[in-house]
Amino acid sequence: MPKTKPGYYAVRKGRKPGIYLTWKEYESQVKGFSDAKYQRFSLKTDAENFINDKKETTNSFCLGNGTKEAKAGIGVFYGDKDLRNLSERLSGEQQTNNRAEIYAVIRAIESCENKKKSLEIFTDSLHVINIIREWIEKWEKNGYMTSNNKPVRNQDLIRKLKKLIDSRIGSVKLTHVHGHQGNYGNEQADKLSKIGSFKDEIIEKDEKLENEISIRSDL
Amino acid sequence: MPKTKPGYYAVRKGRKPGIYLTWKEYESQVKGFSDAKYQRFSLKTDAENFINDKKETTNSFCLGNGTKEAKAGIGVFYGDKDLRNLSERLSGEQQTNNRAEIYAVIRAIESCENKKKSLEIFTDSLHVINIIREWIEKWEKNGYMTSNNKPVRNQDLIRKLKKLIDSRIGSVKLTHVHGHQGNYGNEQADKLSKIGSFKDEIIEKDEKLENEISIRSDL
RNA sequence: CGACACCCACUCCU
DNA sequence: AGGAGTGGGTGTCG
Repeated sequence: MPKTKPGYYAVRKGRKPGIYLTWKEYESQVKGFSDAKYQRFSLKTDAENFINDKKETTNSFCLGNGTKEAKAGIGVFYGDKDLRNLSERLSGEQQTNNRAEIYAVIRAIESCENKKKSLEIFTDSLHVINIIREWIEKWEKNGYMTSNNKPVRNQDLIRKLKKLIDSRIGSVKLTHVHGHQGNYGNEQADKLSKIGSFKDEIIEKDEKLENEISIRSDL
Repeated sequence: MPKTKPGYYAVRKGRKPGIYLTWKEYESQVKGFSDAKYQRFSLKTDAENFINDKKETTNSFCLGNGTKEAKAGIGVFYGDKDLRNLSERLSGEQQTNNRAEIYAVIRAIESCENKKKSLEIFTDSLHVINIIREWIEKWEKNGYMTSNNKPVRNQDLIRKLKKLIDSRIGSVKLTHVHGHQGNYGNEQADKLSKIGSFKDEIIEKDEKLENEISIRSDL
């Protein structure tokens, strides 16, 4: 509840600039951390701030570089003061920008439980858009091989994304927005993704269990 | 002579990053443009900067893609502050990477007028190296046919290159270097080739004349 | 099928 | 000033 500096809310100490939100931004956008280590202040959750079912737009971003110690996170932004906004850490060994971009879209879709609703998801990753709009069709036929005759990367996430889209009754439209062009949703989702990258890894229980004991397979 | 921005020299306006050299690089490597349209500033040519006859190493590169509007250029790099460095536009209709790679080696050899001198030319094109080291021998016998029984492409340049090598007294050694592995000469020649690709096409008078009126044939 | 190169696009970073 | 993550394509030969 208290602010560290007037107008600023530090998510975690000892970080570079750019990973801070103003208190107002934080209050309005972050859904609340479940991990105690990073939840330095709890989020005021006014019931009246919950906005249900308006036209849904989402956006995704990731932080993390091409190095060994990369930490990727994803952000999903519905709108200011919208409690559906997400901010999560990417799981798994491979922490890359593209994995995060794909995963962000997955979480965006999952975050809308009403399968009849049509979604429009904004992303700055033409990579993700091309996967869905063009490449995946060929890959489903040729066993996920690139034109270079190498296995497509991040197949696990791509297949999951495909299933997710197919499982919906409403349409899922992906729209490209340019990064760093002053797009508001894009910028906000970027902040959320940075917060997400600080959180500890989320272990995907289903996958783990499926690998260790092939018992569970509830979709 | 004047710099557009401190530390930078714009070869041509309205281009993406990557086709700019720092002023220092430009000053030390480019031999000077002959085409007025691109010669925005003249090069200071200190006589004392001329380095004559040290062990000669060269390198070639090209810019241009596999499309209709491709523009290929070649670069030959002897060393920093070496006025023998070249930066030229590829001539002719077919602007392809491989034509440029071959032509770059041709210009590299031509640029050394002392025929007794042994040359070592570095190129990242295994294609060119294979042509000279392996394939050309067979082609001279079978009339330049590929194993697919189709005419070898870029025969004009390949034959010219062969003649050039044979005409020399000193040896011509081709050595492969991997691109994008931090090889200095390779990177510098790459920059030169990009500059070259902006220049207007050089019409090869000899070839034109030989095609239109079969009169001239002075080698 | 293999090899080398050339490019195009978007993003992520340092 | 630099690199990595990812896909699509062509130029050329064996």
